[in-house]
Amino acid sequence: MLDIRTLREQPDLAKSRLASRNADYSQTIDAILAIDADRRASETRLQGLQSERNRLSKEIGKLRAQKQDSAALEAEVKSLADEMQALTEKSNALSDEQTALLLVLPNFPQPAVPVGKEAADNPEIRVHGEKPSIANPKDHVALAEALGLIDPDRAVKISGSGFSVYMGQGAKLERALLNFLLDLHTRDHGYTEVSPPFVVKRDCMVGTGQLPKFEEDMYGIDGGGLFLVPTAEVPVTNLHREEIVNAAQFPIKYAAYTPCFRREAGSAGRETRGLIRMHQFDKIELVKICAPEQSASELEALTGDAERVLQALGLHYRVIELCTGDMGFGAAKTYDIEVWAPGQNAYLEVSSCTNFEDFQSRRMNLRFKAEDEKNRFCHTLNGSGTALARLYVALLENGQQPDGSVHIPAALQPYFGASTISK
RNA sequence: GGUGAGGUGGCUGAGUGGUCGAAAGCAGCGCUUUGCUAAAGCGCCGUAGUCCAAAAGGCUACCGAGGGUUCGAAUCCCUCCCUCACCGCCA
Repeated sequence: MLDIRTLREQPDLAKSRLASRNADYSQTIDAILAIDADRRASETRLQGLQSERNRLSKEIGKLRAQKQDSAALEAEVKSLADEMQALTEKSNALSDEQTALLLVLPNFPQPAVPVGKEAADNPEIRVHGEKPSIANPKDHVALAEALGLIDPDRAVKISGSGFSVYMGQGAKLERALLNFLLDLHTRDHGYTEVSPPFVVKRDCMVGTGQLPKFEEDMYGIDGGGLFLVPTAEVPVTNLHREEIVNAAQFPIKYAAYTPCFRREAGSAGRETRGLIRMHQFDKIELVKICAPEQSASELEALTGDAERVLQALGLHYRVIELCTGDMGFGAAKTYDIEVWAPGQNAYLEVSSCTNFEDFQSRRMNLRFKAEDEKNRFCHTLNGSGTALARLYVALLENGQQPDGSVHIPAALQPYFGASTISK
């Protein structure tokens, strides 16, 4: 959520900072400012009346204590009631309206974020390794089915399209990856492991920015009061919602595994083959909470922590920076990490590392006590460390051997218990 | 699911219709004094909104949340949420 003061005091700057996103928000900002002016006028008038009421009521108390007649004053206070009632209702309505509009306004991209419209405009920041030379690479679906690792037909039978069932060694590989990733981040990168609920309250979804704007992409249950988590970012970042956290703990670093549930509304037919776009997939998420002046460097470190996953597994990848038009709703700056998948002849996004600055913390009222004793909003960041399904794709397609078996990277072998997967 | 108790400031905890935004203690901050690692005394010490060009300051709201009664609500009434205890059920 953006700061209403910024919008009020520098509306033109606010509009220009949002202009590079792929939608025009200037009308929304104008609407917010009109409501804000109206709201404040109502509140000022109401507060004047409240002040008058309080003053008169104290007079009444004094008169009654002295056994004197207070009927005239009581009538006077009563005469204020109608207008106060009307102003209270008006102020509340305007306040709700203002908040509703503020919640659908995206974050400001950082000034240095490259301006662009779509994914093609995202600059490549760095590349690690090289594409392996594999003659006539098979894709992961062919490899996994041949080896009996997944059972797509039965997944459809029990849950419909967009779900997967891992079987036997395939299931074990998934479990091995989870343990490998959590160990890497907690042991080598200093993150605290968190195992959160996979269901969260509506407020949490608003706090991290999924709601109210993207409800059609979420799985709501219990009449809309609870949601299946679309990412561990939601329960983990919200752990400290409505808190004033101790700055001595900064940066707070959490790593969490959850399955991620996404409707993927409107994406039917896009990348739907195999494991690449699913309604449920596993992910390790890294979350940081820190002071504003730390967040820029923490984003670089976070991205590096996610990259180390791919380095440890010997996978070729690149890091791109998202342009203004491609960035997510709450993002101030985002790096995507894309791993090479020979069977797709394409890079697959396996991690998205984002600095939200104070966008989420305003929504969830997450603050810390600054050195000047003021309560300030924290900065929050998160990044995948990494998504499992696409990493799984990359492992199969990069590890494939001419005989149809799949080589398991050395770092993963202790977790998987074997160096290859074969029939 | 049943019964009972309860939700007050960073913490403990008073307060059952009128100078209560809220006693007291603890913690924290500042000053003074004495001095071997601390003690005593004094003072300060919630959050948010709003008014003012800003500062100073004023005003308003907040005692789990939302309504209601009243001239006036932390205090009375209603609904909801949550916590604790015991019982039931249960991986």
